[in-house]
Amino acid sequence: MLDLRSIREDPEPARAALRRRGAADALDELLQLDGRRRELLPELEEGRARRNRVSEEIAQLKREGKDADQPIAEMRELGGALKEREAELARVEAERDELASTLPNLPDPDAPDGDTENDAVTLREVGERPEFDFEVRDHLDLGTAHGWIEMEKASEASGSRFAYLMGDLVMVEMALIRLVLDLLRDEGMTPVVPPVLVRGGPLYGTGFFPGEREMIYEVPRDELFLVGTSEVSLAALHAGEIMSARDLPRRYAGYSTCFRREAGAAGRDTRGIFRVHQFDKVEMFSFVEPSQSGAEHERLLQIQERFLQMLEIPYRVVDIAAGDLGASASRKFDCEAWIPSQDRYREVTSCSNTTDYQARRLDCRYRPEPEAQPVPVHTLNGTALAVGRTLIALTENGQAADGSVRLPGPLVEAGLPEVIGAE
RNA sequence: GGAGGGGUGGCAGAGUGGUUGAAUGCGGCGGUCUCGAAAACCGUUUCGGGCCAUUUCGGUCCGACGAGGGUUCGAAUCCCUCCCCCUCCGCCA
Repeated sequence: MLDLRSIREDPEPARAALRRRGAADALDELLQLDGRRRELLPELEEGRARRNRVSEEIAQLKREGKDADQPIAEMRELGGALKEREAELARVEAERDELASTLPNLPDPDAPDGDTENDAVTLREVGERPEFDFEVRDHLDLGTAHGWIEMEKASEASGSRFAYLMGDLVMVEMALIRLVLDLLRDEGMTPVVPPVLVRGGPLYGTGFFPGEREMIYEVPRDELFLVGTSEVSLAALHAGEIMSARDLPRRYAGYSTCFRREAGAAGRDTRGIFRVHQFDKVEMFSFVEPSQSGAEHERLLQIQERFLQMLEIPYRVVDIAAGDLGASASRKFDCEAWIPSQDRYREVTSCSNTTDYQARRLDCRYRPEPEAQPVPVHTLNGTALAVGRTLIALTENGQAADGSVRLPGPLVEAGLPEVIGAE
């Protein structure tokens, strides 16, 4: 949700920003509806004020035991007229809110121009890509050979894009989660296992509804939805609250399974566990004061990079183009891991500054000073560990000619063998 | 799943159709008193929206007593639907 009041006063900056995302037309329509509402509202309020006055007169007359038939008759008429006006106002407001809910956040001026993935700007490449003097095998090859990944039975049981993760890879997953939660707790984040079934409210609040409803699994009988990321339930943790300045920043690390329908991705990444309907993830989420969100964004990105470096995964950082941002992000950085079998970098983490966009929709505010008016906070989210894709990066980058996989030091220190999948 | 009770301001807790946006208490903030503090006393203390004013303080009106509808001249108060919480029973990782 955008700040309609400031846009009303000076629409040009917002219009220019939305133009970069191709959403400027909707803004003008929105301003028109807003204008219509502001015409209707004073008339209605005047009527209500009169109703309140006459109502009091009637009460007075009744108390004095006098006859009140005349003002009551007047009120009967007024009541009908008010009801019509109220209905009209409600229609306009519903239309306005519906349209407003579809507008994306304003992109940060520093976000690169462009509309697609290909317009992202590479900020840096980090780590050494491995050299292999043998035929590289992909994660599914390796995983099937060692009994780590079982997809055929999974598709019989659940359909395409599901997998059984088994054996050593499960132990690696557990160690990764423990490792990353330790790291995040040291960074002042509260570990959370959140609900994965939520109502529509949090999905609306985080900007997944109405725009990305196709991506979400529904449980219609109970009017619940399976979250695609714990960002949704973490954001809801402070929905509807007014916090004080000393409550901020609030930082969380949510560990949960994530569910995505992957509608519209038919035919893409169909091999292995790169793009599946269900995966586990640790997600960072911060509530901060508006002036701090830029710094917090850097901070989350830095944590992501540190973890990838710990795991010795070669990666690059890209700055996502304005037209390719999700609805709620004003700026987004992705970390892409080197995937040897594909001979390219692929997304393993993502980190967004959603500024006040989600906070408005969630009604999450704070008081800058003890007695000050509440204002929306800023929220940010970032992947700390996407288990599936990290396992892909680890197995493929760590592979040897015999199909065994060398694990990075921190996992070994966490109790895993140096090499898995050896004869 | 069955039976019952309840949702009012930061908290506690009055209020069952007409100056009740809301008594009272606690907490918070400001002040008086004090060398200082405590106590006492005085004052103040919800959120949203519109209009007016604007350098600043502000003024005024409307809405909100879980949410949405209804009855009524008038609803925190009556009716309906939904949501949430609590107690007991059943089931259960």
